[in-house]
Formats: sequence, C-alpha cells, structure tokens
Amino acid sequence: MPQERPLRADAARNRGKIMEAANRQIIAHGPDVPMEAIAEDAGVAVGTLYRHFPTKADLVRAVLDLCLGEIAADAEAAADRIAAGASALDEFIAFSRMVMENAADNKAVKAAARALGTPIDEGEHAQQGRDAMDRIIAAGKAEGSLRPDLTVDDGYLFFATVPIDQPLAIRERWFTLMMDGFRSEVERSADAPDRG
Amino acid sequence: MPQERPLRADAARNRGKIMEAANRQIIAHGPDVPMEAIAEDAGVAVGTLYRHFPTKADLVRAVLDLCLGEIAADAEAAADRIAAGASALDEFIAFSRMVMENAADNKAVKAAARALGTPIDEGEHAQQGRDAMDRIIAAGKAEGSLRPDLTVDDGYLFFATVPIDQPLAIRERWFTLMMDGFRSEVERSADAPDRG
DNA sequence: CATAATCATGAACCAATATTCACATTAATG
DNA sequence: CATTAATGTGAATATTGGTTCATGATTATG
Repeated sequence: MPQERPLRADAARNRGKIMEAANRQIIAHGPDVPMEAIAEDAGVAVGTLYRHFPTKADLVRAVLDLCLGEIAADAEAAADRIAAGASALDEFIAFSRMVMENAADNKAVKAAARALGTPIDEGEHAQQGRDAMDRIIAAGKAEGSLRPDLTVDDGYLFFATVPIDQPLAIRERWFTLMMDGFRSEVERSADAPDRG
Repeated sequence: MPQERPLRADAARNRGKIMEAANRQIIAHGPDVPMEAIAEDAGVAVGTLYRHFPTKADLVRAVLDLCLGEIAADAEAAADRIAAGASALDEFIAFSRMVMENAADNKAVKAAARALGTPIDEGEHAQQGRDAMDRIIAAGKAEGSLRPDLTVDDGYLFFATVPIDQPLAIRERWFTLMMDGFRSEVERSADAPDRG
C-alpha cells in the first residue's frame, strides 16, 4: 500500500484555486465551459488542471459532488428542524423551493440534477441527502400532510424535472402543481385563485 | 415579389431524402448529430444539405416542427373525440401519456420539448396544438375532472418536464404524480397502492 | 440537342476544445 | 545551498464538426 505522500505546498494551493475556479465557472456557464476558461480563472495553466484531474470529466464530477453536498446539508438541516418540532410540510416545501431556485440559476446544480441516476449520484453526498430526505418525508407522512405513498425517489424526481429554462412564473406554477401532487388529498394548495 | 420558381426534379427529390434522413437521425441521436451523418443517411453530399438549408439550425428546426405537427394532430384527434362524446379526462390522460412515451425514445420530441418557449414553438403547428389542448382542457374543466385553474401552459409544462433520461418505472411514477396534480381534488388516481 | 440555369460534390477551411509533453520552476530534504 | 523529485507551463497535437466554394453534373427550355 503506497502511502499517499502529502501534496507539496504549491500543489495544494493550486488545487484549491482550481476547485474554486471550476466551481465558479461551472455555476456560471455549465459543465461545457472550456478547460482554458477554468485555468484562466484559477490563474494557472491548463496543464496544471490535468496534473490534478486526469480528465475533464473528473474535475466536473468533483464540482458537481460539491454541489450535491451543499444540498444534502440543507436537507439535513431541514430534517433536524423537523425533529425539533418544526412542521414537516413547511420544511418539505421550503427545501423543495430552495432546490428549485438553485437549479434555476446555478448551472452546476442544474447539471447535477440532470446527472441523477448516473455515476455522479453514487458518492457519499448523494447517500447523505437521500437519508435526510427520507427523514423529512417520513415525518410528513406521520403528520398526514404528504401523500402516504411518497418516497425519496419522488423527491429526486422533483429535483430532476425542475423546468430550468422556463421563466420564473412558469416555474412557480410548476411548483404549485408538483406540491399539490405530493400532498395528501386534504392538504391541497390555496394559491389557486378560482376553485370552489 | 419574386415568384418562387418550382424546384428542379432532382432538387425536390433530394430535399425529400434529406428531410427523411434528418428526421431519422435526429430521432435516433438528437439534434447534435453531425451534418455528415445526415448527409450519408440521405445518400447525398454535405454541400447539398446546405443548398436546401442555409444552416444546420434551419434543418433541425424544420425537423422539430414536423414533430410538433404530429403531436398537434394527435391533440386535435383527442379534442374531436371529446366533442363527439368521449371522456375528457380519459382523453387528456391518454394524450399526455402518449406525449410522455414519445418523448422517452424519440430524441426529436425530446428536443422539441426542450425548445418550448424558444423560436421553434412559434410556428403554425404550435398554435394548432395549443388550440387543441385548449379544447381538451376546457372540456375537462366542464366535466369537473380537471382542476378549475388548469391552463394550456400547464400542458406545455408537462411536455417540457418529462423525465426523459429516467427508467420507465420512474417515468410512470412521475406521470401519476403529475396527473394527480392536474386533476380536481375528487378525481385523484387509484394506482397508489397504500392509501386510505 | 445546345445552352444556360440550377444543382450536387466533397475536399478544404476554420474554429473550438480536450489532451499531451518537453522543458522550466519550485519546494522539500539533508 | 545543492540536489532532486514534484510540480507548473503553454505551445503543439489531435479530433470533431460546421461551413464554403471551385468544379463538374443534371435538368429545363427553346
């Protein structure tokens, strides 16, 4: 077992700069951003990217995993608040809305959503998020506010189908419809103006 | 106003072959398929594609518009059946399912869905489909089976968010959830196994 | 069938991008 | 500080894919 020698100081520094730059660039321009752009943003040469990540796909994967991690952390926070007494329905809706809004203007999240079901969501972050979602949904069902047959996969489905390229109003409407599909019958939304 | 001189015989023939080939190739591989591939499939040289379509985007647009036309025709057929006495809810669901299944393995439909809200859906086919959807939804509301605030845009939203890259079971589940979101309260789905 | 207008051909051109590699720098070590 | 292993550099390479254009073929017309 070859001991991992620690990174040289400059190497560690550059690795950080690369991750930050890649994060910025992918958030702004999506995973198709050229390696050159990331290198320039990081203030290093392209070759350096390749010293740290054998291939572009590896770099992108690392960034997307980071995104997934942040979302998973939010899910955990929501689950914790529920455990501490907060309304499961409120937390579920707030978390879902947050995911939607992130996906709308963060192309990394968008790409991560599109990548669900691919190798990307097999990292530990994905599992962490899945567990938190499970807690939220179980609480919602116990509370009677979410449909009894709801599963974590439904949450992922939500994530994966956010209408990213549509205008805000459309996205809001989609959100209403999805949430109404997720609720138990008695709990339907009140924001529809003209219903009996 | 320059009179459109009719196409020369060989030109007309080639135009047909190109449209067919482009349709095939885009259905199979999506709009990113190389022009070379389309040319080869059509049995002509790339230059010929450019004689008929100034740019690749124009060719793709033509193919997607064709797809939209077929879907619009299906919507009209459904609307007509409703006018003739068929259940609006049944027709709405059947049409929606058809759209979903098409989008699943027809990359042209998928691309057309993604292109909603872009210049592509401003052709006459788009308007035709919109009108038919309007008739279907109005009937469903009159029947009391669709939520009173449903609009044609919601139908487009459905179209645009089909979870294309997910496995069949996931897509079916999504369909259930969406349809439950579209129905009026009293009409919720019965395919959920474990609800009281 | 002769002529001109139209059309088809496909090699060449160009731009974008991932990736490599010979060489230059820099940090760790004694 | 001398040595060397690790690291950084960025021009060069390879590939892909859209687009053009000089040339040759085909069709329409009188």
